[in-house]
Amino acid sequence: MSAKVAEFNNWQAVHDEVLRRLHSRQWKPGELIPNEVELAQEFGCARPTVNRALRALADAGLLDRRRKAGTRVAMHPVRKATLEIPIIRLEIEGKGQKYAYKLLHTSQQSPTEILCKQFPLTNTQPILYLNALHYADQKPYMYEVRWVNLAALPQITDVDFTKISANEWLVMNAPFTKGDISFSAAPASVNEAKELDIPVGNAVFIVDRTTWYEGDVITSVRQVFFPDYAMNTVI
Amino acid sequence: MSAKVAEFNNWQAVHDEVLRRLHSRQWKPGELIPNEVELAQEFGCARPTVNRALRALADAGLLDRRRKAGTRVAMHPVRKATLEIPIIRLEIEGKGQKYAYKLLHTSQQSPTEILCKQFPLTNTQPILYLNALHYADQKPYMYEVRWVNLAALPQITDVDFTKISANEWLVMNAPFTKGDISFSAAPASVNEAKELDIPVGNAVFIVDRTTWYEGDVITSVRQVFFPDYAMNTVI
DNA sequence: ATATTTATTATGTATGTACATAATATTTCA
DNA sequence: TGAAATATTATGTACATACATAATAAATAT
Repeated sequence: MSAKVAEFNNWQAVHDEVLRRLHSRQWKPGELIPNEVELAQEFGCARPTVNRALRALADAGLLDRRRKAGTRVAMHPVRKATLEIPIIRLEIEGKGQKYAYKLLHTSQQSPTEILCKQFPLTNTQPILYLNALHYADQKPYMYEVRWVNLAALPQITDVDFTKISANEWLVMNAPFTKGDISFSAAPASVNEAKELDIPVGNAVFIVDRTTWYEGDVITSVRQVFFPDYAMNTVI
Repeated sequence: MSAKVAEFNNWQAVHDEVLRRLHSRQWKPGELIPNEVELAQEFGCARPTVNRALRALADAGLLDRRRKAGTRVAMHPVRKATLEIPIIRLEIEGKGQKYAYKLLHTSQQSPTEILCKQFPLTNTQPILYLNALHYADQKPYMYEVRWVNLAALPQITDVDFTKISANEWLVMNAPFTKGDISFSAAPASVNEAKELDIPVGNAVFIVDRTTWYEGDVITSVRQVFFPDYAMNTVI
């Protein structure tokens, strides 16, 4: 068995060698690379082994693959970052800080005309509104304004949200199939400033997130963070 | 062939059924699920087919798997979002706006003591500083302050950054193995406000990003966006 | 009773063969 | 010449069998 055959006799080794060729520009963006049969012969392994390596690179956004059309180097490689919907209590405690939570407001009301236009809601079905504050070491950390679609989660009316945040309950109990997220900056409104105990107009980091289960909207939340917050991730 | 056997005779069908059981809480967070042999018997397919389905769910963050230990439902499912380092020109043109770019400043200097402490740089090797403005429809869109490690990318000194942005050149020419990203909000500083033509102290969205190739730092950039910017993604 | 060694278990992966199928190329027909 | 039909190609996936190996359980030795 030659050194070369031994060298690439597993999908990770094939994966790494292809990646090296991508990074060194041996294969350039947009370029068609050798097909699986050719690569299997070159690497001395089976075609499904090459398939497994190339699929992983395609999943990572570095290759584009289509049946018959072949495998091309991606023009603009995209990368996936891990983004989780954090349980805010664990995020705060993970920073070594003491967590506290206050439910500010809750009510059931018909959704507004605007919401009915934006989401698959009907104004005959009430939705649950919840506003809350999360504290870290007795300082405001994040203020959230949320509504929940009761048609999608009728059992949520049984939950005591003075004891657990909607954020935590939903992460633990409400699976979702899709989440739309938007990150932005804004000056704190009069109300946001009051709740976070900061001057009106201070720059705040905002996360708007809507989660869906199949075609049903589950919940939509606007989270306004205290001014020193930064969200970190890795790609 | 029974309906059941036909029903789950491919990895996607197995994947979807397992996902249904996770979402319906038939299998609860932390719980051990049946092993691959058992599931293969139940679904009437081969063990590698079940393996493929469960691996995909583990990659998605919904299951935790270890040899011998088995497969458990993840306690806190994380989800991956696609985050790309955008070519700003394409992002602006994608919004139907006209792109323009101005290189404000470039120089080669030794890195500061602070940078040498934070990154694997030496103060005998100069780094390339580049500040630039990106415009959309003749309005400032994003102001960026960047440095590039010349030890990692010596060929960059040949590039004319009055004609192409560092952002675009680096995405096209500098592969990376890791990127650290931070999103935050801040009041625009005097300099940032001047370059973006906004009042000092206005809330701006900030992206800080450092990319690495193996152990070498490649570039670090702070991007300050015009106040109406929002970054959207899907999980 | 505890530490060490050995056995077992469950996941990880490779293979060759085979079939499926999306996409492209070529051929045929009008 | 262009449309439709057919052929071809390259990726997608299933399988049975086999082997690899990390992790846990059980057995053995002290």
